[in-house]
Amino acid sequence: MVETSRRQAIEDVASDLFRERGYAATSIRDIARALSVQGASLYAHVTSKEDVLWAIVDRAATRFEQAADRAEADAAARRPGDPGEAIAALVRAHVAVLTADVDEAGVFVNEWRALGDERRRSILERRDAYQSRFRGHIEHGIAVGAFAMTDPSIATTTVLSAVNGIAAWYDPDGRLPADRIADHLVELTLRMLEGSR
Amino acid sequence: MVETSRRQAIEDVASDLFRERGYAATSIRDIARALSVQGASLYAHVTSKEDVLWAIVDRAATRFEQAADRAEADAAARRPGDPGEAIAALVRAHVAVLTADVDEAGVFVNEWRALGDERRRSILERRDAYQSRFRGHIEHGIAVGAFAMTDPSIATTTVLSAVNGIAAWYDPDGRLPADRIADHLVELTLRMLEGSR
DNA sequence: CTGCCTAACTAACGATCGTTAGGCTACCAC
DNA sequence: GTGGTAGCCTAACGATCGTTAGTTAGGCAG
Repeated sequence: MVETSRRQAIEDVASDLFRERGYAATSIRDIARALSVQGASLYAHVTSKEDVLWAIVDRAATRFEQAADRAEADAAARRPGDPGEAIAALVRAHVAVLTADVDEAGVFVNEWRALGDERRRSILERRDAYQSRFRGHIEHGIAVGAFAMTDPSIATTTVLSAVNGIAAWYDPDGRLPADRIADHLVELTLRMLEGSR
Repeated sequence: MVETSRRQAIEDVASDLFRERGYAATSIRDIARALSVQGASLYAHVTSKEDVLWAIVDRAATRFEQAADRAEADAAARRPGDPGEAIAALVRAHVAVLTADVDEAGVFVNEWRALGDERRRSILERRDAYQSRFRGHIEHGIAVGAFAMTDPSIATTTVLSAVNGIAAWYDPDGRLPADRIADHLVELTLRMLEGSR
């Protein structure tokens, strides 16, 4: 990924470090060192450390939201009202965003707590809205008998925890390409929801 | 929980704060303030900040290991060689430890990265060994046809991610007692592994 | 040649960090 | 009462934190 702008290069490096050590444990001077530059020099491109975190988290959130938009539209076009199709599309989209930029997505998943009050609240709302998409299809699936009876809230957080777990181990150069991983997660998720025992 | 010793009180407060804000974002003086004491006073009971983290992480790790020991022994006594029984027992034990002290367990799950090199490596080994117990039963289950065919590594990390996700939302005073949550997780996990689609 | 823009620099600010040193007070055993 | 010990205090250390200020070097446009 060629650095299109200096600002972007800073956010890329910051994503990497925030993901690896966490926001609080990463100093401005750490980010600068990775760019072979003095710490104070970053403030020509950035207004504060939290601003960098916010830029990363906000962009990642937008990616997840837009991917979910497309996924829901596609699923509705293919098999309208089919909860399994909708969940499969959402999971596949989620894994795609997660694996397209593990650092950025990993920061979104783990470091949003470090944001200030206002921004943290804002992200929390968007997370809730995002979760609600999954829960909506799960509840619908239970209602029409496509999914086995369960507590929809627990099923929702379990699905999302399972999928987000990928961020902890995914390696772009590892065994299994991203879409193979998505296949497995879709399979496991649908079994979990549909499964009759 | 009555403070049996001063050292224990420090670790309890530290578990709470480390879990809420993270290790790096929590200062010694934050912990002291929660105990209505000066920061420097803690060093009468503690040799370093990292020592406190280590005590919490080590204890939590031991709890998970011992609970898994008992779970595997019980499962083997009840239904020897039954992979479903073994996984159910492991999941139930894991949820029990997680919910018995969410702060401590949450720190173990999320903050072990903050440990120094040596201790981090040590915990990583124990985590791997712990994961291997799950993977062993999953592989066995696939081999004997009890579980549906899948990638055992992905299935293992997915199960553990799903279960660890509880630490992010569990509230001891919330709806649903801990063992109900365990019931749901066992159900979802077994569906995921056994489910035929 | 001049002037602006980008990107970096050095130096320093006040705050906070983890930690050490040394002293004080209250209680309990003998 | 004497000695020990558990628990806390104040004061301070050197390091590092996020951030501001003012300056310098290079390249491109007029």
